[in-house]
Amino acid sequence: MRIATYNVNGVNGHLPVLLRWLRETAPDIVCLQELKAPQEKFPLTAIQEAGYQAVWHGQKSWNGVAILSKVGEPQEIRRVLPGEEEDAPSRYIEARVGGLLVGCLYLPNGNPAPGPKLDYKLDWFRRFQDHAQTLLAQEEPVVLAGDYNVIPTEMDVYRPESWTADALFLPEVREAYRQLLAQGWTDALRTLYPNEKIYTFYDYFRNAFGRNAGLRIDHFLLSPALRNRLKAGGVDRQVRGWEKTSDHAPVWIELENPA
DNA sequence: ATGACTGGTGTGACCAGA
Repeated sequence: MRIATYNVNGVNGHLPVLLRWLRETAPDIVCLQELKAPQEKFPLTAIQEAGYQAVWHGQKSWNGVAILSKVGEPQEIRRVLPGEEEDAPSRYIEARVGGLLVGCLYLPNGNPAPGPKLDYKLDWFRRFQDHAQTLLAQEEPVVLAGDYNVIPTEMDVYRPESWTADALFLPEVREAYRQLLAQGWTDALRTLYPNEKIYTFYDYFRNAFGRNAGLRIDHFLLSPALRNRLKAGGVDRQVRGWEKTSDHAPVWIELENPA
């Protein structure tokens, strides 16, 4: 089973790219972030025509997350983290699908830092850590996929010294990510490729993609039950080179079917 | 230290992203 995560940066603005990518790579389950569309403007018909069922949590202008599936209807479990109001920014959605519990997240960016946006990021991160701990205790196969807005290590950024004061790379943010992994989660891409530069984001400025000046900020975290089912993974880097594309590239993993 | 791009909103001298 192939699962992918993709920050589309506008599900309607970048719909042709999304549909082409779905057609060419045919993931079974897809987590989308930054829909940038209200609930009623989600392009459900086009998604269905591409062969997917979907649950989504939209919002006007910003944020927005969705889970798509071609292996059965996703059963929505929640659309905000515990402790958040139902009208909180749409940054999390969770569903049972394909024999997995899938959490799709869009963690706050946090810039400019320091300031209220960094505080909000760290608060959100704490709530997410608490929820992740709860999910682990349920001992079912869980995938937490999405845009974490965290550069975990120096290996994950083209020029670390340029990012030391940035909310994606601050020590307390990286520490929060380390704490999350220490609960027992596996960073799937880094586990498959311990020593390689892997980038999932290239900003639109200064020909970042052409210079391979990227960041690794989109991650797949796997619960212990899934660690031994991880077969392969990668970044669909070519998609970042298409016309009218997102600033993120899709990331995917391949899981062995359960015994 | 700043700005370069981009989408969405709305037609801003906008905001926000990473």
